[in-house]
Amino acid sequence: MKKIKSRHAASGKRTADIIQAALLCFTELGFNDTSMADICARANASTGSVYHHFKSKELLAAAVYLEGIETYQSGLLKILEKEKDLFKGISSVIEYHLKWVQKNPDWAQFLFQKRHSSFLVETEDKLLTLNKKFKQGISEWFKCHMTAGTIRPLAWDMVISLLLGPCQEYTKLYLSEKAVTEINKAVQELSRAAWRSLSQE
Amino acid sequence: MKKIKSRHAASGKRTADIIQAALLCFTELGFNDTSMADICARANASTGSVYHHFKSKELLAAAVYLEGIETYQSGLLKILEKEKDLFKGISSVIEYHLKWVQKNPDWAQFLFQKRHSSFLVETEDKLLTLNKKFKQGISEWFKCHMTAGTIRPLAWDMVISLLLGPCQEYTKLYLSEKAVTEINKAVQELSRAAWRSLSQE
Amino acid sequence: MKKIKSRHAASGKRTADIIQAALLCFTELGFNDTSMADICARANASTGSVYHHFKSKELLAAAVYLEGIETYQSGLLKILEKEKDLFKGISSVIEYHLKWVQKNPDWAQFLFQKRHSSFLVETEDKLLTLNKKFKQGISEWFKCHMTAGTIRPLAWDMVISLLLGPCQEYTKLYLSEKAVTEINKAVQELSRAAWRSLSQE
Amino acid sequence: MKKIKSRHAASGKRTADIIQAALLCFTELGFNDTSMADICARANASTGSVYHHFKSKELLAAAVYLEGIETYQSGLLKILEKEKDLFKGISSVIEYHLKWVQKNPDWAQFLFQKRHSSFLVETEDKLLTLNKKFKQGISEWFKCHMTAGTIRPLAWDMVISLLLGPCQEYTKLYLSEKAVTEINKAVQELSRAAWRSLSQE
DNA sequence: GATGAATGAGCATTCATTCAT
DNA sequence: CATGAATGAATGCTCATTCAT
Repeated sequence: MKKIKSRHAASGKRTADIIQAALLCFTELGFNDTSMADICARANASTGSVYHHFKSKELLAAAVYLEGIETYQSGLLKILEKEKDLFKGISSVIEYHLKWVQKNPDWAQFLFQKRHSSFLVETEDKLLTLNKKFKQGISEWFKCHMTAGTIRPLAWDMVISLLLGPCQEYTKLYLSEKAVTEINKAVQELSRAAWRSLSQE
Repeated sequence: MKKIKSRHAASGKRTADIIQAALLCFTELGFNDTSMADICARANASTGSVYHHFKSKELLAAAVYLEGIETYQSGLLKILEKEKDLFKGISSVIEYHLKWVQKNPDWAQFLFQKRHSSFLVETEDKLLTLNKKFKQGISEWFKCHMTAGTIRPLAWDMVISLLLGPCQEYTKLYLSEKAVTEINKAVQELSRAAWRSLSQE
Repeated sequence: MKKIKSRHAASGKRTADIIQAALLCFTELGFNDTSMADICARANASTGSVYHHFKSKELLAAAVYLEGIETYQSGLLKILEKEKDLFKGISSVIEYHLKWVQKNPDWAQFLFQKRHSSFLVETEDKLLTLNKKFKQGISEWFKCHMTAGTIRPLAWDMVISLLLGPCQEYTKLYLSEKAVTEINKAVQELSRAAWRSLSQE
Repeated sequence: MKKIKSRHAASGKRTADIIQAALLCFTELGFNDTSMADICARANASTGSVYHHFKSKELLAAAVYLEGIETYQSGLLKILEKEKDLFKGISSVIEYHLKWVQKNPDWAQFLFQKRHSSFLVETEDKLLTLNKKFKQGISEWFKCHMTAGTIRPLAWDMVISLLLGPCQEYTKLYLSEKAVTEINKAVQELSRAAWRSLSQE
């Protein structure tokens, strides 16, 4: 009986196991200090098997990254779509981010704390598509509030810096266990800050 | 890129050349993807010579890091000491940060954009001393304003997130040439935001 | 490239396709630099399918070799049988060789230009039989002319060197596209040379 | 005290040892079936040391090839320069070739019996220069005899085929220990043949 | 017969580091 | 202080082959 090919290139239990193993290794040791042997061992797979599913270490890392970023971004956009109120939108995003980090510390570590330039060739179609969609989703949401005059008329880079910059900084401290403020308190404080930073008055 | 004069014992032209070469290599390729051979070539020095000045690759990287972080931090603290006014203090810090990044893009890339866990063993005395001094300097400056009630009573992690988080995010975009807002404008906007984020009303 | 019909037991379209694919790969890349995956891809067959028809890479290569060498040798011997005249016999052989190379450049490349020691274990029965028959066919044809005194009394190695050595050298140049003399001219010249080399006066 | 750099890139005892070891390995096992580990072991050198002297396996093989071909060709040309008589020239070349093979069976095996396409990128300057010089040396020697009418007016490919083709074929049999005619006899016979093949009458 | 996932030994190459000169 | 040859462990990756479906 022929197997039905899944829409995604990399599916199947083995594939998932390898991605999971790779994530843990990358998170613990970093991309460079993780050897394929480490991943093989953690995934209980042979060298050949891993290479059968992923052509190279870089492509494996890219697959891990894509899986994570897609999950994170699509969740965030879904939240935003549902919320029309300005302040509640902003604080929902911040809450989503921090709770996601709390629930997925490994993914968060990998996605937000590491440099990926080496294995993420930006020409990678999927990533470009994802980022474009994400950027557009956020931009559009804010655009109407800007024209309405409730949000300061700022370029994309300022919006992202004011909205997510403090979150990212807190996340960094949180993941390295240096944070002292607990997450719920942080959500409130960072939401208030983002609101006051972005709003016209 | 401007050279930063070293005040360390291990000085001399050769030493400085090697640090410069290492900085450029690390910035371009990252710590892991830079080989000692790369650094030797860029510094016009032989393998033996580099190892004569620095016991290992990690210690060389640490030296580079320390030289940069010391310069950056001491400059920032000096600014803060002179400034007693709250709003002007906050905006001076932000201006200092962004202008420093603008003037020292290589150092900024190395200090702020890369992970250093691998070569910066936190037991490194000098680094601990530096960070402690920096943290104290900032904490003390804000403490009096908090007790005065003009600044929200926040823990260290919130202060740093609200004060420097947006800066770091903007810096990341700036260094990867994705920023569209020019630096002077960013200084104003981020200062206003930090102020509104931190102030009690 | 003309296909050569196989007379072997192990026939069938799939078998033939695989041999064809293997021939092309070996010719282009050489035995060692051809992977079974290359052959599979070229034959539009799965790994398992190829291994179903040929037990190993070496045996596949041997099959390719045998199919080619049998076709070449039997054709040459047939020519020789029909021709009793000395000079015409010699020139027919040379003409046959060069024309065969011209018509079957891939086979020629594979049979005459590559080393086969690695996969042709000489104990291979079929090959031994073929070579023995070939050697005998040629030897017998020349023997009577030697005893008649028209051909110099030479050992087998000299006969083959004088008869086919220039052909092989020209073939090598021809296949690497360095030859400048066209084939018909080469037939004449090499025939004359072989004749003058072998004849008693 | 500084070492005086030799004119050739690859000199020194270590370099020579490695080339010697590589030659033996390549001859015995062929280029592809020789691992760098084999060469290291045979040269009593570490992996790193071999790579310090030769950037890659291919470049090492090229160095071996160049060293051999240069020795062989320059020796042959020297013979030719001294000899003005036609028949003696031809037979000197053939004698030189066969005696050289006899004295340097390893080099002969490597230079004449193996394919080198994989590691000899033809753009290699040194090889091009050598081959050009060799071709010119032989061409010029024959040219005057052709215009004098004693040698048939043939293109380069025919000359080389008639002159060296039988030699190469005999060499192949000799090196695989299938030859039955001893070398001195072969020199006579192949000289006579080359002479009768090339001469106008 | 056909498929392709899985295996694991083997290989070329890199690179931080040492040390004799 | 400077040089560069030497070391050898470690790594990413290949590939012939097997086998369950």
